[in-house]
Amino acid sequence: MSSAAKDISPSAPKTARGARTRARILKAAEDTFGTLGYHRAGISDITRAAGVAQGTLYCYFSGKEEILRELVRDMGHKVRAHLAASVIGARDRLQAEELGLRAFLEYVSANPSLYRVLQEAQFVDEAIFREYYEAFGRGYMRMLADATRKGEVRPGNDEIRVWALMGLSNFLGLRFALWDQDHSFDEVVTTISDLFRNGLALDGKEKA
Amino acid sequence: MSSAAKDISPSAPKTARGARTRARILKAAEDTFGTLGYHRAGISDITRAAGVAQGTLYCYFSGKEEILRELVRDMGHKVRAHLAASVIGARDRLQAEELGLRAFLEYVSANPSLYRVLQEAQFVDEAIFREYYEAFGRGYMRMLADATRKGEVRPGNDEIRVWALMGLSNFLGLRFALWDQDHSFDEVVTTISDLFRNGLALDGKEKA
DNA sequence: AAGAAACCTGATTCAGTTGTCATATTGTGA
DNA sequence: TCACAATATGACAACTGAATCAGGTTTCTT
Repeated sequence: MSSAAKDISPSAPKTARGARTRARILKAAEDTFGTLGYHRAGISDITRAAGVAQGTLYCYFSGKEEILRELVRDMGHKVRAHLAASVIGARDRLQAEELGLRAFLEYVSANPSLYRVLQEAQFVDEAIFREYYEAFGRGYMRMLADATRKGEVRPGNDEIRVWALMGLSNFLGLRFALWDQDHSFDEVVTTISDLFRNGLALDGKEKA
Repeated sequence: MSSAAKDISPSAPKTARGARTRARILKAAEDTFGTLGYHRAGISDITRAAGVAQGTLYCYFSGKEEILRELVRDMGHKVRAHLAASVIGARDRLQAEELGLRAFLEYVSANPSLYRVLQEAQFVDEAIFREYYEAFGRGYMRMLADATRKGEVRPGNDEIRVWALMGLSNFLGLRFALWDQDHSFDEVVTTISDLFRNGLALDGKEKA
């Protein structure tokens, strides 16, 4: 049920009309998955939302799973782009973390469906979920290493740190952007920034 | 499809035999969900693993979802107990964080199925998933507040911090206990401890 | 050992789903 | 305008898996 390179997209659209239809289906799937969840969402829910017939979906996708994969890839590109743009003016790594966290929260808030889809992908196709975070992590590690070299960040095990940071953002996004916005993003960013700058302990910077 | 108090367990077992069977089913469900995932796991897979007939499952549970809920509650109790026991000898909050993180990683490593089930519950019954983390978070916040009062921890927004800390543990558990144990728990704990004690910045403890 | 209560069985039902395919429509280049 | 390739349709065959229930088995009590 999950051999490696099994289902290449039945065929890429060859005209602008086809491309438009494919995109409509993808958007409808995003909304439907976001509302109903992947499993509760049926093919017919997606095609109805897209305003096409059932069969049309199979012109562009081999099935539900391939749509999910496509959406996860999409989320990857979009988040990366959004975060990359957001940290452009940062004077150092710590400020980049602040800008990045805020941008992430904003992205989640603006794209709740896509975020839910990503999380749910963990249980539908774990490989693509891991791929997302491993790719994200690689980029993040490079930035931390650079910042350490520049003396902006304490040396440390960056792989572990990166997973900690991704997890932290993940939960903050879930709680404060997706579930309830009972705290401003400012508040969240300030609190986390303080953690990064000073730690949790009242008396740090001595006994390790 | 999800009215509030819909399905009370059809009936609690009234003899030791019944209790045993119920427990067998629960354990089989944990294993089956852990291996196949909630959706791919069928009732027949669970009952086969438990060595009982299909119908037997319905003597003790109203269906698949109730089993999941039961398992999440289970995970809640077990994790709490394990963590509470692990931090008993801690001299301060920071050491408690170290002990707690290690205990959490050990728990995940020893109970991968239960951990997966908890994560997947997010998409099956979001309420029980939130409940788990909100309950966990409440206890955690109390401890942080105490530690702040004692002067062990910098004052700050503890709700936000707690969600950050839970997210951090969550991802570290996923990556370093569930997926690959390519780093020792010591290494993970040390790295995170350094973050808590000193932050990420090379020069903290001044400009906020 | 009889009777009752609890426990267990598993073939069957049934609501729902996916993916197919023969056919229809659209639009474009010659 | 005609041909034909791409695109779209939607009824339906084939399948899935949850839940049922009429009846059998075990255990306990007296």
